[in-house]
Amino acid sequence: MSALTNAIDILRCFSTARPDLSFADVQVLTGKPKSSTSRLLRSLRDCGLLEQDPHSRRYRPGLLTFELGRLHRAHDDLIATAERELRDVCARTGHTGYIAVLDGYQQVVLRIVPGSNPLRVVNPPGQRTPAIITSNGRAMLARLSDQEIRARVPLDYPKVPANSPQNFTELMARLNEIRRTGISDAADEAIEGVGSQGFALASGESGELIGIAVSYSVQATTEIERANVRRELGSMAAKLRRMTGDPLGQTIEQLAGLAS
Amino acid sequence: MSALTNAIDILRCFSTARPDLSFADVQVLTGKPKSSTSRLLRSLRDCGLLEQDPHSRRYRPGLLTFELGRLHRAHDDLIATAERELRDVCARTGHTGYIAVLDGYQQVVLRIVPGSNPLRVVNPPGQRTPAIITSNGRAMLARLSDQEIRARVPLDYPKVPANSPQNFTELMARLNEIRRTGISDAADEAIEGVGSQGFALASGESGELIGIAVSYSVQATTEIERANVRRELGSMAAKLRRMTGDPLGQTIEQLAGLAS
DNA sequence: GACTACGTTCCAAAAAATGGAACAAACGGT
DNA sequence: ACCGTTTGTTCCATTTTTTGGAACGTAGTC
Repeated sequence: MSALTNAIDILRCFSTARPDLSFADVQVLTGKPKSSTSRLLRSLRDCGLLEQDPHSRRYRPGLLTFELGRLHRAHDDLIATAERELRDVCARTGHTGYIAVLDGYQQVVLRIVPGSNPLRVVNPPGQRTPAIITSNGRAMLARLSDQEIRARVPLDYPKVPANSPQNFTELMARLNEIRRTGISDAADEAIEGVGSQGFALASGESGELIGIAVSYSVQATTEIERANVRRELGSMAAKLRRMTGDPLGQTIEQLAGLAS
Repeated sequence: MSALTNAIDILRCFSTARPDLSFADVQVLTGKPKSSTSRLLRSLRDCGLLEQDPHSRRYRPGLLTFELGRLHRAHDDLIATAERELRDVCARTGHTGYIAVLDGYQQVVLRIVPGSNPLRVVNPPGQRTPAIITSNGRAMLARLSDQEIRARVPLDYPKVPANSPQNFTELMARLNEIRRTGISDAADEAIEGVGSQGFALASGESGELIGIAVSYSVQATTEIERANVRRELGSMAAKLRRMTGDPLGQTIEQLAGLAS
């Protein structure tokens, strides 16, 4: 196990739920001996990846992570294009929009477009969620080959909310449905009372894959309103697919050849 | 030299000016042998700190940097971040700090950080002052476009203290000086016997603009002491600008046009 | 088909990480 | 003030990576 891996393991202990950690927290979460934890934390602090509160002595992500994070926007074209369209849809429908990418079998929120409705923002950028329990997560999975999906979903199928696919067979049934219609939906899954609809968008050039979704309160929307969201998403998807050269027929692996 | 240091050295090669790099770029910038560069880049890519464009094979900061960056407290909010830094500077220099925002051609005090020196707080939060007669007021104005400045300053140029710019031409001369140096100063203007130095800080994300200043008694400080304040402000400005992603080159209108 | 820019893999030497144990410092209860 | 506990740091012999020169691939080009 390389020094880098250990460093990353520590960095991965931080999350929106746990934005700062004590020495002991890190030791428990990584399961490493005290001496190793001590040395690693000092290295990370010295190089700017972590900072330490002088008073509480707790660690949190450092200035360097912030600076590097800002650079990730660089590969923006696809995302910026999608975000512009999503803003229009959110303005018209009043709902909240999300753009996310797939990482393993989780999705990570990249952008959020707050809606005008009282439904509060609950998934800040950087938030991770299992892709199998969200609409755009499943939409992205649906764009992978069956083989690739099988490789990403843990062998020990995770425990999921009642409305989500309960096993691999149910998951594949829903993904096939998405492949057929092009649009994915979810209700009462990741968050109680929240529904969403989404689709996946691939870039013909780079092979990047992103998920775009609109979420709303299930109670506060009518069937008619949700049908309207579906229409909006459908035409946004069509427009974006033309703009980005999305080769709908192909799986992402065929496109990229090298996906990580 | 640890593995971590090498990794950081590579990550530091990326910047807004160079958001993606080829293998050769990295090799030149780090001055490392090809073999080391090759192995390091692969490690960084495998652990998510870098991504590689499948087509161009160029590297760019990866999803992990994005996630970690979101956890840095600079995202809390601009004013809280600035206030934390300002407290440090006030503690070291003993002078009083102010944070203000621009409203029309006036500035409004938002926060005060009392110093330890006998000079008493004179501008309580909420206090309005014409921006053209304070150091951070002028610093904020200097970040606007010339056109925007003209629109904010009343056509009938107000009556101001003797040390303040007496007309629009003098004002622009001082603003251009601030644009050049990044730091603004004032003495015997809004308040007799009180001097201050300040700068403006913009958020790259939200386009917000705030002014940060330190004020002191002109009689009770030496030239050396004031030079020290200037140094303190300079390094605080540099640090905050990195933390907030302040795009110094752009005017605020350019920013806001993109953001909102 | 040779030439070249661009990368990757190999391997023995060199450097760094590891983790158990001793050590140190801060805290809490009595 | 005393003792036990929690929390971290430092030491050091052993193990594991890392290192970088050189050999080895792989396109693209003339």
